[in-house]
Amino acid sequence: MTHPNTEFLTNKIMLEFSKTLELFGLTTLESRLFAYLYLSKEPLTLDEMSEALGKSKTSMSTSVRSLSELNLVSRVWKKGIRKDLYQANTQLFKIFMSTYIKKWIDASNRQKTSLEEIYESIDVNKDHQESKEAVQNINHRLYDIIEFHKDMENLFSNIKL
Amino acid sequence: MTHPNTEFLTNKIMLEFSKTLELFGLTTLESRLFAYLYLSKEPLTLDEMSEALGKSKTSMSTSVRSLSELNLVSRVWKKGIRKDLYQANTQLFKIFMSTYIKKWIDASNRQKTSLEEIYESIDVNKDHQESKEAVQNINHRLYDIIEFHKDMENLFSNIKL
DNA sequence: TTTTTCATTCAGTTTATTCCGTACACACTT
DNA sequence: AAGTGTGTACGGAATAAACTGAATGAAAAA
Repeated sequence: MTHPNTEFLTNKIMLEFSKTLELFGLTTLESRLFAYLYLSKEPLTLDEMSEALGKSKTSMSTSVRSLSELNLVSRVWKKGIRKDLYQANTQLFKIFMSTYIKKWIDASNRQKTSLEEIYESIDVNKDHQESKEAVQNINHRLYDIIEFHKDMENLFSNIKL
Repeated sequence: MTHPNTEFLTNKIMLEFSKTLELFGLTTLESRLFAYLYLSKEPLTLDEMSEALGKSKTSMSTSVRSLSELNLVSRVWKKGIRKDLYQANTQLFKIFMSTYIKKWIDASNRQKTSLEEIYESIDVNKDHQESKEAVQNINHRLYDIIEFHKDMENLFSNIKL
């Protein structure tokens, strides 16, 4: 990455690509870092990333950790080098989409469960006549919300990559 | 929404439902507001929302505007009432998913175009021998990134609701 | 026309997030 | 065991986002 032309290109691509990555819920820094790692031929050390992105080593450490928890980045060993080396995982599409879809399915499911618990707890007949109608209305809306969650869960579960 | 029991229920549901809505990119306040509107039987005025959510009227005004730009909320007229009235649109699944998917397709497409422009602008042979290899590497990665965007666009385009 | 009732704009304030540098902890070397 | 080269937790500073109240403007009522 020493030659000015490649550096210029890298920056340009990084700028665009990171916009996409932010759609997946990555922070600005995480996105730029991933993009940079992806474009780099060789695995990089924290210091190199820090230098390249002009951010502190601490930032790199936390960001690269987030990225590897998402399975977007892997640690790599090279004999003779003590520093940690990281590289971006390839198979962009598969990795990003599958973690993303998983996130949605999990969320839908968790939310649906909470809402169903509320639904079960409602006793329409418990109350005075005056509020009965209001409770029934809420009950009905809640039912629709739960259906909404089921539909979401279904939709995402049926996506095949 | 005067009875304590219905109010309690509404809050409980709002709390959960808004978590889901945030997944669609709504802010916390927008999410809570939409949830509240959705649960409400009647269309509501800015003052009522303000009172219910404990936030300023200004907040309500801006939030409800965002929501209606997303087609999630509609303005409603009732004769004799001067204040603006808003209600949540039903058909949760259709509206939320379709705007969401559209957002992704648009973004993929826009990004893909930018990246393709960069790709076209690269002349592998332009440079000295020493940087040629580096440029070729970037070129190759860029190609993969573009493919990634195509795949994304495809995936979302093929979702039928 | 004047007054009243709303919604919205704008400037300022508060709150939350991001980020950095110091300090600590761990591991390898000698 | 001591020393050196690493990564990470933590508190505070900088930055960005959310929120508010007073002022403005527009529309209806008197």
